[in-house]
Amino acid sequence: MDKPARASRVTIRTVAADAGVSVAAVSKVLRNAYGVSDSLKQKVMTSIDKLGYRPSTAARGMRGRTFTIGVLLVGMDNPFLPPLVSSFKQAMGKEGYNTLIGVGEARTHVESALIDSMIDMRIDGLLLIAPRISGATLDHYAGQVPISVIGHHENTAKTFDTTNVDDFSGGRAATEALIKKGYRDIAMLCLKHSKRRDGEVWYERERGYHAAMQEAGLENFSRIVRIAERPDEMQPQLLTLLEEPGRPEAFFCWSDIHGVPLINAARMKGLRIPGDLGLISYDNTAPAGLPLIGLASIDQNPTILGQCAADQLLSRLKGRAEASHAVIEPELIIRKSF
Amino acid sequence: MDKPARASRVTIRTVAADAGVSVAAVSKVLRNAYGVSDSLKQKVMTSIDKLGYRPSTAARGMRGRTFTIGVLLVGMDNPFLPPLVSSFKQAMGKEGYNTLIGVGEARTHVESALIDSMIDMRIDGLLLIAPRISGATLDHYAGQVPISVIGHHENTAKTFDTTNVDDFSGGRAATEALIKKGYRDIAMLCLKHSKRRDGEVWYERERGYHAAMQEAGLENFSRIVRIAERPDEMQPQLLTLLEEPGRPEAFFCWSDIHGVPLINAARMKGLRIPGDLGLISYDNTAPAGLPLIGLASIDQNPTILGQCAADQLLSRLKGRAEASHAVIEPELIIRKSF
DNA sequence: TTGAAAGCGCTAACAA
DNA sequence: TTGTTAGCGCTTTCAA
Repeated sequence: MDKPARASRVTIRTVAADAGVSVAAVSKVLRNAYGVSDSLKQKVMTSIDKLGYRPSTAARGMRGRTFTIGVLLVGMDNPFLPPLVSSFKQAMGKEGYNTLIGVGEARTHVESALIDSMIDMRIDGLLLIAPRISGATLDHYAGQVPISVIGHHENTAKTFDTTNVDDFSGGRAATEALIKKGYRDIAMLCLKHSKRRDGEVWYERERGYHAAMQEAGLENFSRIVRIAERPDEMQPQLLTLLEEPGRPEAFFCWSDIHGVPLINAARMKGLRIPGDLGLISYDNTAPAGLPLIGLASIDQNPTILGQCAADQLLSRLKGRAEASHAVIEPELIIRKSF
Repeated sequence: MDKPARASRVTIRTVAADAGVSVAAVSKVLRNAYGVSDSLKQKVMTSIDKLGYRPSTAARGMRGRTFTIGVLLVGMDNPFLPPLVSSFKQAMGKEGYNTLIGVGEARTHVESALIDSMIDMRIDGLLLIAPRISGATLDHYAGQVPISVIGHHENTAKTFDTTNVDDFSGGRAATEALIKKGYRDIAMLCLKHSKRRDGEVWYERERGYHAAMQEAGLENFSRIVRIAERPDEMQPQLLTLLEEPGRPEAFFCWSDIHGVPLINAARMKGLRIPGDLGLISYDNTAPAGLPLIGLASIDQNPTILGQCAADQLLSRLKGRAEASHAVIEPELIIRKSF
């Protein structure tokens, strides 16, 4: 008169009882473990279906895998992210992993708290996209869970994997394309940064820009203009920039985040693009591709990025120990903005 | 020689030992439970800080709260979502709740699987944004976890809460604004739907459109054009639409998802907007606000939506049992597209 | 006010 | 091949 009292939740025990086997047997079937007869498997499967049983991730997390992967985003605003996350999700889903997303608000301590919290719920792996936290901190987390990082060049890391676009090459290609068109006074538009440089994607792009300028003997024209990222701060800065007397003939923008508002502001001021101003940007997000915008941009191939990161995580989960660092070639999508 | 062997993980036991108290005492301090002396609390807090202890969410999930809330999105692509999720996150964060996001890929069974999986990890509450699953299914889930739904009008639901923009009013306001400008032959652009209608936001907007047309004696002009949502299918359909002989003088678009590509396509065809064509859309996302686009659009006030939903969930978690259905007024953002 | 102890639902030795 | 059982780290009665 005590056992059948709480018929409420279907647990592994309910299934075992229904199938007339032990809980261990059910657990084994669940995990596809070695050494289960087909008949046992059949019985258990039937009961599972009949009872609508689903293992508790929380309980699983206490002993084994949760079959859940966490993804940490800087923010949700960047239209570059959706296709990346989508391809990652799909690849992980094929192998039976769920994907849960946390948003770091571009603040270091929010990011860390989120990673902690994901580890606390015993996720099996972690994908970090453009994290703000440093390599040393990443090492710390990598000791607790397999990690793959996108958007932070750290190809000497030993404890975690990275997938990146060759941003040096991307920055150079964009700049070279502008030079080839005849522009000489080419500036780069980049974000205002607080401290770190090494490994940042924008820093690699800066290096690529400088390299191209130097190779063309244009180092005297080299300059980087730094613009805020918050829309309300960015707008007036862009306008000031366009009104300056010594305005450059062309801009290479580190991201569509700045590139799209810039081409907008410039056209609204009556500048012909190309003609009065040449523009190439980075990320090739949807707005850049809108016909009315028509902004040439470096494509990072987000689908491949997501796929690669998923492969890295999956092979880590299968036991790989040595680090893997994948690099993908970017591609300039030509549009009539330069 | 067995106890101190695994010094690896800091658990509640480690803390208890360090503070010289029982595990129960630590647990009580953790949960701010009733009946703990200040001195005990102090000791425990000191040890927690010293050891850098964090409770395991997985273990917590087996008995009590996980202090984690799940958010289910249809997809990540809609730029309408980021501000909404951000304000929700912030409101929940203030009360000590973590927010984890799942993406449903706009497919019913993916959505259900995701909800199941979130429930399996014992999240404390669930925010569903524009879910594809039906009210009956929602009732089922609402029995297991507090649920708040945004973007699905279901104001008679008893088991879960809803927060919505008054989409009928929004659809009517947009249509009325077009009528007031002198347009008479006004069509509505909506998405292709598979089956369900009731409760869908677009259906409410359709009703608002029809109401405004009828009130103005224009019901003979009323018609709804249905366009696919996938970019590659959408584009040719929009072009065909604009080339039709009997093309309407103006469109009310159910969403910027269609509105932004439409104003692009129209301008690229050489149509003056306004002049040859009037356009009002819905969601007021970033692209609509770009000067080069300049698309008038109904603002849903995503920040307030997120805040409201958070309040609902929080009060549910504090014990509220009867359903709450919040409605927010939309606002037409006027731009020179009509 | 504090602590001992019984689980929560699962996994993984180990035994049968 | 199958089952028994000892935990995983926490919460929560119930006693002290």
